[in-house]
Amino acid sequence: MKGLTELLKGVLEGIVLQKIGQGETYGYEITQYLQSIGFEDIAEGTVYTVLLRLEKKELLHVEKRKSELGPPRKFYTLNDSGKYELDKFWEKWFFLSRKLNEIKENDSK
Amino acid sequence: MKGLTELLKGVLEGIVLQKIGQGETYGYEITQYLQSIGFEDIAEGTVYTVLLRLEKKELLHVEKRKSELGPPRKFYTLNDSGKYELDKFWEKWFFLSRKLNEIKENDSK
DNA sequence: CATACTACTTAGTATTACTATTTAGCAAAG
DNA sequence: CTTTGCTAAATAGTAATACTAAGTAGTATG
Repeated sequence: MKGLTELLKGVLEGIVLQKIGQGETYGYEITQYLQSIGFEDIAEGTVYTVLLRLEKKELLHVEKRKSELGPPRKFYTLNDSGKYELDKFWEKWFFLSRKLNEIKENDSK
Repeated sequence: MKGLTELLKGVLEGIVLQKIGQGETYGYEITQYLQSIGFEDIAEGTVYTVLLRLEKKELLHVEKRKSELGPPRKFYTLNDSGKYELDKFWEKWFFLSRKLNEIKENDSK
């Protein structure tokens, strides 16, 4: 899907939070995951900037450990602030989602 | 609803296009409409910048006419490019919406 | 004449995703 | 031993977009 860039703003951060919330993971794996579920146009670099931003906001617990293959990985889990932000994200998303559906429905009347 | 700013990026433009697509309207009315359906935090200035952007992209037909009350209004309708963009917007929105639902569902498994 | 409501504009800022490049560890092929 | 390829992370610079805040103006009401 092309041209999602602007729509992704704000959303991508939520997706990454959600993925981390499902269990310890790291940047490269998150990138692969996004590709696999259909976000083919999201580049690696983009994911890492999101992760660094989330780190800066102190929403993540970080642990750098050696990998069995390749260079060391930074493993992430959500801390309490991260879990809170994730909840907030879904609240906002569902609010917006509901509104947009209403607006669209209004069409056929 | 607070803190929607980042989620609104890309979406607001679509909402405005949709509103114009439902019939000739103008900035102030669009602002009132957004307030009325629950987007209380979207300021007037924001709507006007969206409208000017859409004008610049040549997605709108514009007509400045006198108002019965107050200063003249700029009345907008969608031109063909505008209708096309609106369709594209909904495509992108529903793609994203479906993905997000899938991601969220995955939770309960 | 002052106030309120209508209506639009614009300058400056913050946030965020993208592109492109860089650095680096490890393994297998040649 | 060198090259290639995959894994893994970081970063500088750019573009798009919503926000804040302030301003300009027309009309009506008291």
